Amino acid sequence: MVYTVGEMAKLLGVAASTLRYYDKEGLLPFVERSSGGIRMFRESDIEWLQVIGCMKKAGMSIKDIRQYIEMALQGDDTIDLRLAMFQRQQEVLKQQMAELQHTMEMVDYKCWYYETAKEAGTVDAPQKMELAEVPERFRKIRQELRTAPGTAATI
Amino acid sequence: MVYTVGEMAKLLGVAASTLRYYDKEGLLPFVERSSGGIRMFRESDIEWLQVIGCMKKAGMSIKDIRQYIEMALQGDDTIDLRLAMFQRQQEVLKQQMAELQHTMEMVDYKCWYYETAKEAGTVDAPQKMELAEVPERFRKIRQELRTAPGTAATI
DNA sequence: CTAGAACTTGAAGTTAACTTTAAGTCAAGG
DNA sequence: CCTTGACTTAAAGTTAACTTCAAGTTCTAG
Repeated sequence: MVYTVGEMAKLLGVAASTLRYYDKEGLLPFVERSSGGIRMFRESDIEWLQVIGCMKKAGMSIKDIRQYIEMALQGDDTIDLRLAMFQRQQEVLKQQMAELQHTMEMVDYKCWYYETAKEAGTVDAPQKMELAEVPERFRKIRQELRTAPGTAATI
Repeated sequence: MVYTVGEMAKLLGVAASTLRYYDKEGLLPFVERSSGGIRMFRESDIEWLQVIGCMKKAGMSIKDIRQYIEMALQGDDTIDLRLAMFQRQQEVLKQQMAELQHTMEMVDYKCWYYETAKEAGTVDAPQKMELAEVPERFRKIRQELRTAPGTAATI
């Protein structure tokens, strides 16, 4: 089974223009063409496309992804480089995860803040509340919000 | 203690031009000016700026953040709206977290893939390995990678 | 009082990742 | 054979979030 660019785009849930753009940027050197020049995606190309999608989600640029594709096409000599690339990406994702956790804590705090404000009818309720009255799990983030990053919360 | 735009930028670890840009976009209506027109950030503005930073990390646009700031300045009448905004953001972050987890699994699989390839000296080792030989925790993601999204892994 | 560093503004430039447009080509059904 | 919808390319347009530039102003130290 082969697919045209429009069919593959539909299958993956992206725009056909996106796949053409990726091709132009050298991300799809493995896609073959018909005698008339039409792209013919093979079933096995889906894995490539999924990996590209994954790398994009991980925050990699088109340029970086192209490097990976080029390495992969070079064959087994580049296994070490590719391993290093994904290991590095693993670290990046860990970092992203930690940041996302932190952002979540901040938003959780803000939800508590406005729930408390809603009950009292004024933001003064949470805003002027003593730290000791604030639920324990929000104290750290509250202190942090009120000072510059890297500043000691208590002086 | 008050800060100029350059001082505050340094404190927060961003470019001064970024703070000026945010001001121009209506994100900093609370910042006062000296008689000569120079921005004077107060200690308490840090909390605003931290919240803006948090909302940006959560993936909100400048426009959306401005809406929040405008609501906050309107006072207690908008508490419900602001609560709803952060609750919605909570959902968005949960979604982001799930996606990030999934991306991580994919990268973990690729690390295993290239570690296995490295040991064997060829990507054929992991690529052609029977599913039963693949470590259990990678089987699902491997199947998924090899098929279009939303497609049943087994037919 | 003055030099110069840091501030001000509006406008233009940058970047990444697409998307759209225009002009033309391919391929499948009737 | 011909129509028609999907394909092709190159080039231009879009968007968000900044950044840089140019010309002028303010503040602070000597």
